[in-house]
Amino acid sequence: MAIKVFIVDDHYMVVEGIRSLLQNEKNVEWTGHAMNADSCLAFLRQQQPDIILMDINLPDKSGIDLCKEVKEAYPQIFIIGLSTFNQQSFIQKMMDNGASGYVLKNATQQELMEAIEMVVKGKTYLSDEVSRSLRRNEDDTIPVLTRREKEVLVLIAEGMTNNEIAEKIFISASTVDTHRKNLLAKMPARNTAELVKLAFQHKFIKLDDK
Amino acid sequence: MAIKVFIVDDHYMVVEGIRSLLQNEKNVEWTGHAMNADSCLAFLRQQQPDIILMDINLPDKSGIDLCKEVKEAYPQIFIIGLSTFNQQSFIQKMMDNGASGYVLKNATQQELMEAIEMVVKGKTYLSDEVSRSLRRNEDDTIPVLTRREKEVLVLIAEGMTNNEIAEKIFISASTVDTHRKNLLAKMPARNTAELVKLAFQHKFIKLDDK
DNA sequence: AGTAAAATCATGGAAAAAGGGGAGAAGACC
DNA sequence: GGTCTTCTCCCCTTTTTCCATGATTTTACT
Repeated sequence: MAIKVFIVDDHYMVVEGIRSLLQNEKNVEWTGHAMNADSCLAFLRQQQPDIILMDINLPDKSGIDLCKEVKEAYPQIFIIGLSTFNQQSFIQKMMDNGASGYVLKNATQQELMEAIEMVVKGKTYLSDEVSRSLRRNEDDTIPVLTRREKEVLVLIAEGMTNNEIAEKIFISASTVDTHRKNLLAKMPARNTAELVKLAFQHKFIKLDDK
Repeated sequence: MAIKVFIVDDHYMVVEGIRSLLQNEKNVEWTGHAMNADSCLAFLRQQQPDIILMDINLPDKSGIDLCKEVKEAYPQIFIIGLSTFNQQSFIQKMMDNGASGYVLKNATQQELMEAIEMVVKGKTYLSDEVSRSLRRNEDDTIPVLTRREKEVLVLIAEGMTNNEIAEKIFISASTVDTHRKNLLAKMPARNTAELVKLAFQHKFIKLDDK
């Protein structure tokens, strides 16, 4: 029985690459691909693969969120995260949301097959490179920010002062200051500059195509 | 006469994808690929393709720098930038360094072929999406920072104060302050927070796999 | 040798953030 | 009912940044 594999990635070239890597594997069945989260969910309502290879960055929502939704609705499907970046914060978030593995886009055919075969057995697969960098800074966990804190954080990065933020979201400047202090403590950062840097590194602010 | 195409990309899946997209094109000849800048340059000493598809992010040096080097040594080779991100700053830097086109990794086979055929004639190709986003903010050019300014910028993002930076790089705090002011004026940012944000967006600070 | 850009240093004052503390209200959870 | 988290608000002091302005030395290029 071939393993049914589905891909969610908005990069046509990557989808083609994976298809080409997997087409000669006889115990793998290519069931299709989606370019965004919505059409992935639509596909799953029709049929369910054994494994989904899921990009972290999707146009409509992050793979991290999609991973959670898929796992809630279809717990039997195993998900392997797919990304260009070997970044601890992504990987951790992805695994926290139920992914069973994480493969970089520079993985070889062999690595990809190892991952698929291992994950389908219910085990966890992390490529050497990934697990090494996870161990390297295993203390570096992602801080948990509240709704309001995230909101204030992005406004800070926009260059707004406490007073401006206060006016914008209709709270007093003191409250903004409190949120700011909590952010500095949680991240943890020594000042605004480092706070913004960490916000980028932990993906609280996106480096998108604006 | 088939167009000789060479790829420089460290993502195996992308290389495979492009190979698969081009293999049925009879007026395109696949001459090989390199996974980093060094082996690309080594290849070029042996033979020269007509076109290089070049990823922006390479492990040893940025595609932006590689583009410049290749164009200096082999001006007859046309280079098409390749990236996941539709980001104005990358694109501009790449074109400034002699690239003839820019294609996103979500491009279709058709778009890729259009790009190759157009560029080989000496014209410039930018995908619709890219040129649209270039026009959208054509005023938004990348600031030119001096060596010292870049140096101070990354230290600021590390969370260091003027005094700390001054001690670290053996100049007075006043000088650091001057650099800081020039940075704020050049970027342009209203304060440190926005400065760090723009530093990320313009790739003066890298969001890499630390 | 001459010029332009970059790097260096400074003063003084206004604005904002950092760091310390305390405290009440609303909701979720057990 | 009690506990926890979140969100809200305030006071005070110190540190740091922001802004304006001006100036000298070093380096790079023609």
